[in-house]
Amino acid sequence: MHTSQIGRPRGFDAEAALEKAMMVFWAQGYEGASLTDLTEAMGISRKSLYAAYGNKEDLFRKALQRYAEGPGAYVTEALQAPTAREVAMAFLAGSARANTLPGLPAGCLGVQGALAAGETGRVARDVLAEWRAHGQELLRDRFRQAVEAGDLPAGADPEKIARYVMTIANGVAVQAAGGATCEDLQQVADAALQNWPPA
Amino acid sequence: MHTSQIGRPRGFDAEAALEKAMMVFWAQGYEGASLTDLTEAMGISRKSLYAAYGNKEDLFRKALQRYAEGPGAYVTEALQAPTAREVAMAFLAGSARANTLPGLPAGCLGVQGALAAGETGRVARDVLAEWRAHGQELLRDRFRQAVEAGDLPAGADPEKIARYVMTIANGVAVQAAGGATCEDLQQVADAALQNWPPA
DNA sequence: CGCATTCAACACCGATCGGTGAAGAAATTT
DNA sequence: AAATTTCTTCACCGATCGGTGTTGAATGCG
Repeated sequence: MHTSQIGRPRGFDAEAALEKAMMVFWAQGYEGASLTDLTEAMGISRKSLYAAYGNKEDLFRKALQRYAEGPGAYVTEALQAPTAREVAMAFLAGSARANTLPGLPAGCLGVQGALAAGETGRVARDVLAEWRAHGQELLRDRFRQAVEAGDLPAGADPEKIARYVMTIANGVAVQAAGGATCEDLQQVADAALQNWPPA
Repeated sequence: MHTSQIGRPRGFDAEAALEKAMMVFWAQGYEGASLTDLTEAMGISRKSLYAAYGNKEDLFRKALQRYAEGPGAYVTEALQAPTAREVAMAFLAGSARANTLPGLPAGCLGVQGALAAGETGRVARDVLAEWRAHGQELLRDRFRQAVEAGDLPAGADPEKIARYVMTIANGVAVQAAGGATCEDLQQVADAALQNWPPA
């Protein structure tokens, strides 16, 4: 990668095109998104796509990264809340909101992008599973820290609490894909955190 | 359809073959399961498949029905528990178990079969969404009945409670697809039902 | 200018997709 | 046994899959 550009610069906004690709993967899943679907949505040719992003798997990885920094940014934001309970509340509220954003696909790219897949989608499926596991580890580490700070009872199990909260978020994603509203899902989030920490 | 058979009878067990097809759809999703994958697992030819089950969509519908009567039978069983709380407990315990059955694909066919899909998988996706919605309606009706029987408080919202319980089950399915164990998920179920009914 | 690089567009690649047509064997009827 | 029907096997269909090679114009650099 050179700092000084040589040759004709690309004639499209790489970030904007990636955003379009993200939405196609989000709505149709990795295997359900064909190169034709992608290039038409991104407004570029196949050649430009491969030159700018690599192959389909690479594009999917970059789209997921973009998702994490965009609609999925509520995760890192929630982790910075002052107390463990506020972390959980912000995480689930953000989940309810991000999974039902108007004008964007319903649900979560990290869940419906490739939960089950054939041979061609196996890499994408594993990438997403690892991504979800990573998010759960971030929650667990945050709850560990809360135990040490006395914010959670000494006997609390951070891994178990993280799994509990993440399971709700996963369920919220499936519900959103089925048409549940943000209010519906916020009610679920409230109910799930009614007793805290979960036994 | 005639009662008396005419001509050569089929040379394979249609129920056993359907079970195999169910497992392929379960593990690979609708779009990820090719006809070659299906026929190889079922041990029959393409021609036999089309003669016996129709097309791929029809086969998927029959596989889902088979799933509901087999690994998914815990749903109807749970609905028969004597109290609303026992219904919810049996439903989530069954979910934890059915999503982690040894020797079978992890997760739930109704969730990972086609959460997001391209054009070719749109029908399958809608079939599954309707299937999940139907299960949620069964829960809602059971909880309505519990309110009338005084088993749930008069102010309880059956629809909200059903959505809460189903959201946990959906999350359990995603967690199972990511490798969570039955014990992990049973802990989540216990925590989710710690306060009942959910506020 | 001239070199280098990327642009857009399009045909094309082998492979695979879901789905069928043809042909002969096999089993049940009368 | 003859007739009928469905079986199985295999090749094949057009379409689409992800990915590439080519071409000629456009735009940056030195």
